[in-house]
Amino acid sequence: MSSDDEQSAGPEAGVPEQLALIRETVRRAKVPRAKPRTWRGAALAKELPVARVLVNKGVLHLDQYFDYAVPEELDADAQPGVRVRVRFGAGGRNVRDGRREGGGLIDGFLVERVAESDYQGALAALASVVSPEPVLGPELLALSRAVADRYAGSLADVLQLAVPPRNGRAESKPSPEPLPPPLAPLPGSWERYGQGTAFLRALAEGGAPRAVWTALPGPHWPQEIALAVAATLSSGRGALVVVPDGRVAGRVDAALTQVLGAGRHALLTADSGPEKRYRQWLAVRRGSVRAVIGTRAAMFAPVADLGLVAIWDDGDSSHSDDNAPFPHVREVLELRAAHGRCGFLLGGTSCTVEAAQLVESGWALPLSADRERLRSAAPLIRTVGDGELARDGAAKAARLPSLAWQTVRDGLRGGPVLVQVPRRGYAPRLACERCRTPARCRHCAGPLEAPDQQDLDCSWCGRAERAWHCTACGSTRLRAQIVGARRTAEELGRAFPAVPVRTSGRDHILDAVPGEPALVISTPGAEPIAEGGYAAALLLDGWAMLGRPDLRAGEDALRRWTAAASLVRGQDEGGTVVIVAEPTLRPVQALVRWDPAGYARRELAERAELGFPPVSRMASVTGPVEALAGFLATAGLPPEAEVLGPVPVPSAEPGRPRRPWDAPPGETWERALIRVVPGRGAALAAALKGAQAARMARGGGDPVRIRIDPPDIG
DNA sequence: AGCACGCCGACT
DNA sequence: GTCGGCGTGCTC
Repeated sequence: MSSDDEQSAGPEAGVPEQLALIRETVRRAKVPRAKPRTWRGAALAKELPVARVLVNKGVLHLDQYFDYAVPEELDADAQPGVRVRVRFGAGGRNVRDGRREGGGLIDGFLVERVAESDYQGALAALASVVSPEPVLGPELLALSRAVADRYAGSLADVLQLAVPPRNGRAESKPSPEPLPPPLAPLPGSWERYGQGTAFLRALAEGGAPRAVWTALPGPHWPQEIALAVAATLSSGRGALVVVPDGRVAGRVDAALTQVLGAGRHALLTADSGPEKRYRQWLAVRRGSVRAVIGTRAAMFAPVADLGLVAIWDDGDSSHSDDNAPFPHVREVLELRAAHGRCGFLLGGTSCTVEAAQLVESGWALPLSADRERLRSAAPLIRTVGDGELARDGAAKAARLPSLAWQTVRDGLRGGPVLVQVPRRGYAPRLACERCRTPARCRHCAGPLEAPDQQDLDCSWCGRAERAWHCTACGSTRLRAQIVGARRTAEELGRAFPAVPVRTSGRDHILDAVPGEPALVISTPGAEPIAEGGYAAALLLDGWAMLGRPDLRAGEDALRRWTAAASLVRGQDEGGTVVIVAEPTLRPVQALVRWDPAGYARRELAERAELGFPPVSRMASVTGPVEALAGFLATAGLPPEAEVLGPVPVPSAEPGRPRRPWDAPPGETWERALIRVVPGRGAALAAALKGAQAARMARGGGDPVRIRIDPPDIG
């Protein structure tokens, strides 16, 4: 067949080192590189006949490009950024008879067209161009690369998250004509914040302000986000807003439509379906639309000339992607803001430790209202210790302390009353009913659980406990499990028979309720908006929210409480919130003072003292015992890296949903935590990535799982 | 990851 | 002599 095949300078099996040496020498000597030859000697593109392709083969050894020859007939379509199909695989090396095409067809992205290839062998030709749509532009590629580096993951993995799957029908439709930039908006309710007007003006003037925004309670924040977007658009730049879920996205979408009119922004959420979603994404990529509101995956939206990235409620766990390499929206948007002149807005009714750190380090400025403004916008918060029981018969039936009971009764005279109840199964630990000491296994001190609400089992060692008694006070009674929203609804409904009861929870989430008196029972995060605001709210079972064995338990509880309390009228209008939780606890006090930023600052100081994230950067490495040991021994970690453990990790617990970092059932895995000081995170990620790559290339043993910023250390 | 190439021992 | 074990290394 082709003489090219016989003259192939391809790798000779058996002398790889020599070959590598030769290649090195050749390169250094600047010997003119071989012009591309294909296996069949097909006609090639006249200009830039080499395509650098990122092969989409998941966890391949290394992130590297492979060169392919561009056949003449694909020349026009094979532009940088398009999806291509190529032959890839060892079979392709069987060149002797020239008959084997070898390798299977796999997908890839054409990254770049160049004149010559570094590769010494004969190039295979691109098999086809999937579509001429250039979906992977240079900016998105650079961002994906940065994210892969930040999370010690592969570029291919990140691209899977960043570029939506192709849909032919969506691609064939033209995107609408872009509208001209709008005029700069008036500051509106941003005037309520000290630096609010200045922030908006900076965006409108093409600046790149960075702010951590503690939003006032009440219904104005979607509009405030929309105004920030409008200000950015008015400067001729694009804007991107990421929120935790579709419901919130819908609210901001509505506000954007109100502020910008139709056609200037795209809504990018999972629940719009693949075709519509891809159409929206294409409209953004093609520059038809310059503003994006969306959920997690929208963090990669290819908005051109970004002037603002914004995240709402960064403490919500859905901002953390659950696919490798598990990037977090806040971190990705930070990376985006760091490139070019791009503003950054992180907002919420509460404050995460990470957000506090952005302020503490001076990277972002705080954007908040003064105490006076806050006092009138926020409801009055009252606490009642959860041991305090009602005297009133009806209150007792509903298991409510009397203050809570009165608040509900009074509130119902003036409007709807919200009752926040943790989800059933949310309480991770059983505790003594009298003294709240956690119930632990007498053999291994693991937490006890009551899977069928009858018998007690240890969730670590599985042993049954038949005769539990509290080791602290001797009581034999355990705290009842969290009562689900449904049962709470039934009981409250009986206690207030004249009032309608609505529930909102996981399977059935209400978006809004009217302003008439009603009891609205909701799990955290599912609270409907009330027209005119709730007259009162009751936050139940605070002990359960705080009892989780998690570094974030306090921060998370406070976040859920402020979110619910923000839906209640300000105390000017008589809005009241009663929280049933120990008033001496710090998160409870932070709620009473409405000072989430102060709480986060204090947490941050404590984390700094203890060397916990985010003040240090942590990575977890998980895998079978020998694999993990081997990995750690050869990883070449930065000298100051501190390895904690390894300790055994429980395999996936039956019944609980399996998380990506759980060991497969029946296998014994271990986990090591690796900690470095701030500023060495990139070096740590690079070392881990390098070690993993070396491991894969050697094909040695089981792979280990690497996770930067593991969410479950506790 | 696949998959071929290659260098060793037991079979028609 | 040849078939096939899996150990090594490459895939443009």
